[in-house]
Amino acid sequence: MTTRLSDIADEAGVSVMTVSNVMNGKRARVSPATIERVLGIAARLGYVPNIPARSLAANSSHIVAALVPVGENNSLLVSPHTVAVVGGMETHLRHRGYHVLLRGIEHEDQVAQTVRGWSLDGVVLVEFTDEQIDRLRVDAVPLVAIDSYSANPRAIGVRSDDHAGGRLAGARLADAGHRHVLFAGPPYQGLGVVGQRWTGFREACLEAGLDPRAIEAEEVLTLFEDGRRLGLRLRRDHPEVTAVFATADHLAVGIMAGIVEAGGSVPGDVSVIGFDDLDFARYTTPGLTTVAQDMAAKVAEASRIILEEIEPAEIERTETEPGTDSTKAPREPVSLDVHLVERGSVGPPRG
Amino acid sequence: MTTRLSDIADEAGVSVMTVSNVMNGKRARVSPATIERVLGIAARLGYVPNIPARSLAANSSHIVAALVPVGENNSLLVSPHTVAVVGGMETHLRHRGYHVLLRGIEHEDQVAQTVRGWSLDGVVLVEFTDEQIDRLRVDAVPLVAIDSYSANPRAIGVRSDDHAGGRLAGARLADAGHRHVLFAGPPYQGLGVVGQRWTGFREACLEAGLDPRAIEAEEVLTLFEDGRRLGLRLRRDHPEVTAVFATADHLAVGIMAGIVEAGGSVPGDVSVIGFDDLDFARYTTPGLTTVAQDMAAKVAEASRIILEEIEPAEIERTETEPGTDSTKAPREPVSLDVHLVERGSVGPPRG
DNA sequence: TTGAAAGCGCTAACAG
DNA sequence: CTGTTAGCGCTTTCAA
Repeated sequence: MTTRLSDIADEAGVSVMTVSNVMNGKRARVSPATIERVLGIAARLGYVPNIPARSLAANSSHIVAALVPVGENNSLLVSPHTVAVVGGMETHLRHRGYHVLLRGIEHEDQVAQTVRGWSLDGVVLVEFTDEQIDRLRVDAVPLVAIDSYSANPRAIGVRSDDHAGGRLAGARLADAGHRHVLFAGPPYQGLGVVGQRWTGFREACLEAGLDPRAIEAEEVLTLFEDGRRLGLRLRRDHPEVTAVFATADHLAVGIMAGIVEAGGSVPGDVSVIGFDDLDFARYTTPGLTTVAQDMAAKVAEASRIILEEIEPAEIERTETEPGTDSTKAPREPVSLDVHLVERGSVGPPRG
Repeated sequence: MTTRLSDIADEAGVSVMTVSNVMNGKRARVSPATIERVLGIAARLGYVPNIPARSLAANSSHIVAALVPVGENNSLLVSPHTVAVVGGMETHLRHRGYHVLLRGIEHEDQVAQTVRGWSLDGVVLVEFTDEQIDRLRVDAVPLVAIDSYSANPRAIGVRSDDHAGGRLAGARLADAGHRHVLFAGPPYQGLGVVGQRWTGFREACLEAGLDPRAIEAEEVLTLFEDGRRLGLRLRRDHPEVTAVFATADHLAVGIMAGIVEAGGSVPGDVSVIGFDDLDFARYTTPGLTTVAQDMAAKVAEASRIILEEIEPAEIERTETEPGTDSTKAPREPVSLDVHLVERGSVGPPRG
């Protein structure tokens, strides 16, 4: 029914190994004539390699898993962010002969278990917290962590330059003349994504001469509704504030909606600046001024790194210095540029 | 290093098969005492099953693939739609012990190849056209096609009731008093998703007494920019039209933006109604009135069907009538309810 | 440049 | 309830 290597081998009058070598592009080991003949027969018979068999024998699967922690309801967060990462990974990896397994992680141990059970060739961690990544103990497989600032040397971080993004936001608001501002973002520990944005924001505000006490912060989740509620109570809880920096566009748009709903106007009464530059940032009125991060570049970079770690460039290694330390230095994390997109939600302070 | 069934078997003093049976929940075949012992040892040794080995031996992988056609640039479309489907599948299937492989399809033959090569247990087709699905020849594995109206009996369609959705939109506009309307959607053939919406829309308009010549249609792609351009030239190209039904929220929001940019107002000059109810539909001003489809329900249904086809309910089959035709009837496609979400982009006609 | 042997870790099918 | 036998289809290793 289904064609195997041995069927091709029989018909070509060669051994299974020769066919295997041809199929895997190890053609240096096979004569051109044989290659041609084998390839012809394979095509005619409609040969499709059996992936599990290959994975079992080779102890390597050509699979890279996209691992995402599951929330309380045990379901994957399908944020626009995750989406872009997983979809982009599939594209990049497919072109190099790799496949993407999408898997929700319920318990941290499942990361290592998945690696072993599937003979994974690589792992990309999406939406893991730095604390979770710190705790991971996974060897023998390249690990890329999106948006991570974890110190775990085994997990290569790929993220936007969140600190610079925070600075951009702070500088923009200060430039516009604001002297009393609010940072709105999710609770965080340490200097992860949110911490980076906060310190960058604060730094830029201080440099612009704002009073430290006039740089407030609110912990809120990053959904539209969370923002809306903050917007509604903004005047009451933060009467002095004339501008808000929200760490996510969803949040920012919610804040704008809440402000308007409460009878205020954006940017007339309060300016709002977001982070991400999601598609809908241009659909609102006014359009959302926001710090844009390049998701496509982030995924491309993550994919590039994973592939490079899996298949280290076959460099013509000229005699390495004898005695050279052969343990390769751990790869540096990558921070991608961000930029400000001006749309209209930031204006001069009221009054 | 890594624990195998035989390690556990050795330590427990039983055969590998017994351990295998325990691990696979076929516990009816094993004594409680043995089960307990085996499970204890497995836990202590940190046993993790080898998925490729299992797939190879059993000729079944516990993998369901989410297959998505790739566009011209060879990259996956990561529409909010695809996202919801793939993320939701992962959640539902994980809870039943299945895994999700995400794969872009460059050529139709790859569908069958992927099924064979991976020993897939099931396939969910996302964003395939009905024509593509018609042509597929894949046996021996359950196939669910999201948003398909294809006649291919092997592909079980799961979609929203697009015809009813079109009717809702048409009736809403007619109710509001509109007598000259425009349908905006992508080019389509036959009675696929867009065709259903169009016929439903037209039907409702006609029933409400609109002149057939006053029900216009425009073929446009469904991105924001496409909509914006249509909005900009709406007054010139369709001077009589007072209301637009767009087959996608992105498109609808773009149309609103274009209208406003051209100096008009929504719904003052032109009413707009969308389809999908994506998150940003509430972020615009005015909010977008739209036909909501329940993506979560769609995915849940698709997952339920796939699982049911893979593991037909172990029904206590009481003696089936002798002579009964044993070929089970092909499963009926599923159409899910839609409803109208009123937000403010539809009002009475101008003048 | 090619091939033979051995086995990856697991399960189906039966026998006891 | 438990064990034995035989592979699944491929690659690794080593020999020719």
